[in-house]
Amino acid sequence: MLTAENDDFGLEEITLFADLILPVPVRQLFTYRVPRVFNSAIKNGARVVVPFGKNRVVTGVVAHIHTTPPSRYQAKYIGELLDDEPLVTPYQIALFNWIADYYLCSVGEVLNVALPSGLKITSQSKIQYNPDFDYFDLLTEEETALLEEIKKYQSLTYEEVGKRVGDQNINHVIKSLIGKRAVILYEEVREKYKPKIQKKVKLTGRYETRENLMELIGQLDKMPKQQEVVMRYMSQVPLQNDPYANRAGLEKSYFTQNEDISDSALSTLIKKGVFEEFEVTVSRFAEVKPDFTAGINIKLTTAQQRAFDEIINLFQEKDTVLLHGVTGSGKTEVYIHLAQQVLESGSQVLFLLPEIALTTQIVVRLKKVFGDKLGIYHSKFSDNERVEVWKGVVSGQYQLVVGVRSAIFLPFDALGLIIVDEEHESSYKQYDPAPRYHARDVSIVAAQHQHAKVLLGSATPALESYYQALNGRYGLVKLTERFGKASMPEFVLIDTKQERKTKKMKYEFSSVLVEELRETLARNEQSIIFQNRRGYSSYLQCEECGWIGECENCAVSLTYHQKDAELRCHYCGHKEEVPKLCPGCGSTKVRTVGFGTEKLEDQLKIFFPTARVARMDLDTTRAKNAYKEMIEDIEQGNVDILVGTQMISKGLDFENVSMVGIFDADRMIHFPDLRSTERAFQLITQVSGRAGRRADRKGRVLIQTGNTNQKILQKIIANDYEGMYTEEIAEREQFRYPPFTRLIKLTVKHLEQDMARRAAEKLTHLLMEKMGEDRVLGPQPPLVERIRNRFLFDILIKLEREKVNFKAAKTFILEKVTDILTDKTLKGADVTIDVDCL
DNA sequence: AGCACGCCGACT
DNA sequence: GTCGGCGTGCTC
Repeated sequence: MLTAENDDFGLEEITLFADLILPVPVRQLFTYRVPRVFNSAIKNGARVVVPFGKNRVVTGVVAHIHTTPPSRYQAKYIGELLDDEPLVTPYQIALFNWIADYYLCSVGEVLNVALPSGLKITSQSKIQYNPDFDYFDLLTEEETALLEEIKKYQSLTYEEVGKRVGDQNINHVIKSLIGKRAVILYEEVREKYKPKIQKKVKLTGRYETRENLMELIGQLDKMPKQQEVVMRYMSQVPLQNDPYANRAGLEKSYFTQNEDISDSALSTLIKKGVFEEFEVTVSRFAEVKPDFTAGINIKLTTAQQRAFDEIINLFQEKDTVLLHGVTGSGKTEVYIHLAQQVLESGSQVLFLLPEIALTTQIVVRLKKVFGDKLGIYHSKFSDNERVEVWKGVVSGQYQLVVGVRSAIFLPFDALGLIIVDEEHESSYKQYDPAPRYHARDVSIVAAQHQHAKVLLGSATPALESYYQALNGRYGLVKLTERFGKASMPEFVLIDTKQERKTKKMKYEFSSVLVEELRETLARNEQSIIFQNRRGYSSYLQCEECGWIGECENCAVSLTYHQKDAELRCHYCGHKEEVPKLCPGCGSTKVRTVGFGTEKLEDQLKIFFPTARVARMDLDTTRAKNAYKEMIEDIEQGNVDILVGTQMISKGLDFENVSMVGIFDADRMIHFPDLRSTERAFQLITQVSGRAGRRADRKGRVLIQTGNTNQKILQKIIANDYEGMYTEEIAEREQFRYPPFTRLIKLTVKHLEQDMARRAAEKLTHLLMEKMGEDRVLGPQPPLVERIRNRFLFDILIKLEREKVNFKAAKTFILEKVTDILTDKTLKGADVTIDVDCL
């Protein structure tokens, strides 16, 4: 009954409009008219399907509902309402807006990375044969051929048609076919996410009683195949003990995939009404029952307990706390205890990890403690799996999610705590495409929105974070002891110059390192060799003429990969065969220069032919489970020496590793970048932390370097983070770098170098006019000045934290960038904006 | 980002 | 003259 008091009464009459976030890189919302039938159901954060442009259908998210009709255009109607309950929380919409605003991108771009693509709906134009068509003589030869092809299929997308014919340029033919009504075009809108369905069978109700079942078995004496099916079913389902067990049934695949059971016998039984089929939706994540003893019974050490108490205390007054704990100090236990406490209070917990740490033991441990309350959000997961995590957060099943940087976009609505482990990790920053956000910084904002707390954890905090901690903006808690009785590893610097002089080097290995490896092997312990460069060698060079293999698309040399006998570009993925003769002069003296993990692996096999050597880098861990399997292999002691890139520096915890060898420390230290010192410290410290995690023996770390006197090496050896910090921060202050300033990097790209330079110079001038010459640096070509055939120029903008109105400055920058993009004389120029570039 | 519309070169 | 190339601009 409709009365004046009924809320729906008013809504029946009112015309509503909805401002939508659409997944397009346009910095604006789009206003659509809400069909009356949706008036009471539509909510902010719900997804809708709308017509967009001439022939497209897209999914959008409702950001704002109102009654103001747009004055400048006729609003289109919303086509479909996909969610009764918001799939995106108001907190998220606020966060998306903040990100778009702060990182100078469109909300649509944020939405694009935030939503797993399974939640996005795109229409696909499908082409279907028109059965009523019979004017075949009107068609050209080309059209007839294509129509024949289309006729074979129900319906095809443009791409599929192209593939079938082996020619991509057939759009015009399709168009004329449409014009002649030989084919019909329609838009297929579909939800990409498909729940995983399991087909099951169970006995029909009649046979749930013992008597009827026994009678059945008797009747089947003459039909042994069918009897066998029933017996098998009984062997799998505990009907005897639990009469309800039948309700859960048994996977149909148990019968169909079993060689010695007849499928047809089962289908006959189904036809007879003995069995019935049914379907259940199952989670893609195997359920792990929580082992409550694994969690709360983890006894914190005195040091950990103290850290825990301090964190809780600091949260009283600070929103963010930095936990600075040396490698192996057991930060994870502290995280687990905090998470448990927050979960008990009914709030949600988000636990961020760098990508490569997510496949490690830490997740296994969390799973043990939190069981199916824990959602895992990983980039290697399929889209369907991500949608399940998303929906699990909405439904409340997942109170705690451990995930990579994009997990910050999950639809939490009652966050209590965000943990950012290894907060110094650069993989928290997304570089390409937009939004170029930093998950650690976004976490702090997201937490603010929801009145949650943030715990940053690291053995080697980012200078920025430590600075904030020292000046009181963040709380600071330290863990200076290693967990258990393990002590910090012992360091040895190996002077490769000296070794080379005395001809003791064996290939890339110093005699000291080889000897140490030998001893470690003899003790049956494991070693890790760290070289932060994958591939076989850095590049190929001809000894006669100096020719170097270079990428045809990018301004970098190609890396030699021996295993696949090819040269590869690490920037664009371009591959080439290895030339047999020098392409420059025809000489055979083409040599490899420098070395990568692949080469070290080879050399180790020469030194220690019987040792089991494994390599862990991007090339060996591409497959979904490769990383996990490798880790299990190492844990089980099937690997003696592990060679790896920085991938091995995160979160790996192998008890039996007692030695770490580090190559190329000098290259890390002298990398031409303002953060090279900080990064070298972090990387070497983290890698070293893999050694000696057992109480009964001290780990050893051997660093090969051409100059043993470098200050930074001394600091690493002394585990003197503070010392490194003090020196670096002074330098940052002197040269006006973060955290004293904020950096915005503009990258101008163009296919022609000249145009790229001109556009960059013009932009620089426009910026300097108002911001002053001190704040705008460049333009200068980056280290790699050409990528994917486009020439690049960087402009770096430094803004002082106190003096500059950041917001206004950004608006100004955006304005000038737009000027360049719309400049008729600079056609084809593209500019990307990276706020807080690192 | 897509995708249609529109303005110039090589073919019937 | 037409087809078809890609540059330009818009999407509620």
